[in-house]
Amino acid sequence: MATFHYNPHISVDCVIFGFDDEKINILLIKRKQIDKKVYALPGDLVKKGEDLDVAAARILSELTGLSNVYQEQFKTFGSPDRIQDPADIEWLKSIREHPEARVITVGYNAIIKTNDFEIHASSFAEEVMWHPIEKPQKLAFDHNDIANTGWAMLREKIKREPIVAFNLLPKKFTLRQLQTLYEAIVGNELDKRNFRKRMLRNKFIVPLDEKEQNVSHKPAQYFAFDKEIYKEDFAKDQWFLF
Amino acid sequence: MATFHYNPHISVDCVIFGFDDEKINILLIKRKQIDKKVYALPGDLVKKGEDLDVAAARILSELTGLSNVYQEQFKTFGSPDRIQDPADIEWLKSIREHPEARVITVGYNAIIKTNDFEIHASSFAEEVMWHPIEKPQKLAFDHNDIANTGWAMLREKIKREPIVAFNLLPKKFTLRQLQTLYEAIVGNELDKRNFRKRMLRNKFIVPLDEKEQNVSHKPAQYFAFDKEIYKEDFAKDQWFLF
DNA sequence: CAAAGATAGTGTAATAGGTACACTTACCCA
DNA sequence: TGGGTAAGTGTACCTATTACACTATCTTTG
Repeated sequence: MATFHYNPHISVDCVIFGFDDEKINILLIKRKQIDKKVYALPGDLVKKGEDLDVAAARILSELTGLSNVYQEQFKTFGSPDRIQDPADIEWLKSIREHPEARVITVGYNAIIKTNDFEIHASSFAEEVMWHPIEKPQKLAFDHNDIANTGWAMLREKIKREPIVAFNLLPKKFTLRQLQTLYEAIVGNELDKRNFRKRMLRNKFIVPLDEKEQNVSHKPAQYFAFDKEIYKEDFAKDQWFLF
Repeated sequence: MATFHYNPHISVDCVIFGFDDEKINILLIKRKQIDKKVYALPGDLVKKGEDLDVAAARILSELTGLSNVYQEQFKTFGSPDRIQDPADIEWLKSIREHPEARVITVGYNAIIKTNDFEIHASSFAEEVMWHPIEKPQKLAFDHNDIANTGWAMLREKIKREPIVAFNLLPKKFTLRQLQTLYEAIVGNELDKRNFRKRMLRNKFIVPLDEKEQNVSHKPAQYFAFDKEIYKEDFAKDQWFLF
């Protein structure tokens, strides 16, 4: 692989979370590395003259097939000893022109619905998978640190901007779905009545004239998220959710 | 200046705020550039193999004489067209070995008491000054964007971690001083009685057996900030302040 | 030494939000 | 038609937020 048009010092790592209507997963790749199973975040060098945001989109797409994912930068990792594991060093030698170069990496994160996207391993990714965040998994380099920081900062962001959460639900959703999502994000259970009370105070959650069908219990009402009302309400305000 | 041991692609910019017991200022340098007055944030290239945090401390010290300032990274700026102004390009040619290189810059911020530190211009800084944040000032490169982002993110941080604010006050302080500080941070006036009520709920603000002396009005009581109590209270909690 | 000037310090009533908690309703299925 | 299942609902208590005006204590000055 010709790498001369890459900047050997700057990389991007993508910390992508996926909600599967039940729990939160993180997108990992398994490297093409003989005799070893090494899991890592999708990440690679930035090209010379390439915008960081553009690089994040390109790299995610090249390794995992995901495109049109709105990623946001959350932190840059610049410790000079980020790379220490012999397996990581060996691997860099196999794919990089300057494997010894000191690399700082810019972390990007995003959260999507897993069902809305298909993932395909390509480039140096042998596999791509959604891995549940509650199951620990050792990752290459300092990727555990990057992933944990990315998750913490995404949670902070969702607190400030709940619209991020609504993008993870279907257009019509029940309050149970919304609550399940919030419980997955905060990591603990919430009281149903209080949750409904708080949510229904928000005028941008609008009830529809439609109920669940063919469920073997009292059918739930559907609601929709109204972006316009949300924008007005959130012009300046802040919302505390948990 | 020999620059071969610098990484030509990675720089750090320092967005340092100073509280002078009245208002918030930002630390700027004036470049040594003939016939032009160009103001900028203190910033420079990172050395090869140098940790980013270490670089931020070194660069701040080299240009402004400030040391022992705890800076935190807040965002990385990586647009490939960060440098467009002819005056900036001319200046880079005068000091850099690779003036044309594409540089991404990592923004660091901090807030200190101006009185606790002395500033001295050195290296390529001709002057260093504290500039009131409410007075607009055009800066080099994309430094206005960096400075504004740095201030917004510092305010967010102070909301979450008020300890940052207490570091800006003397060990003994009056509630008026504390309120003045908060008003400088939020940018508007606060109600005295409500402010006192909220603050005094916090057990880590402890009253001292001491009053102001020689003031031509009712003397104010002194308070102190108790770090230990603060740490216990803030182990997990969140505090909303404004 | 008394009055003026200056800032510190205080309380209440009304409203909104947070928390804890248990039963009834509506649908499907056997 | 009765059982299983999740949806949907209300209240009481407590804490926080807001708006708002007067008295207390010190110094200075005439």
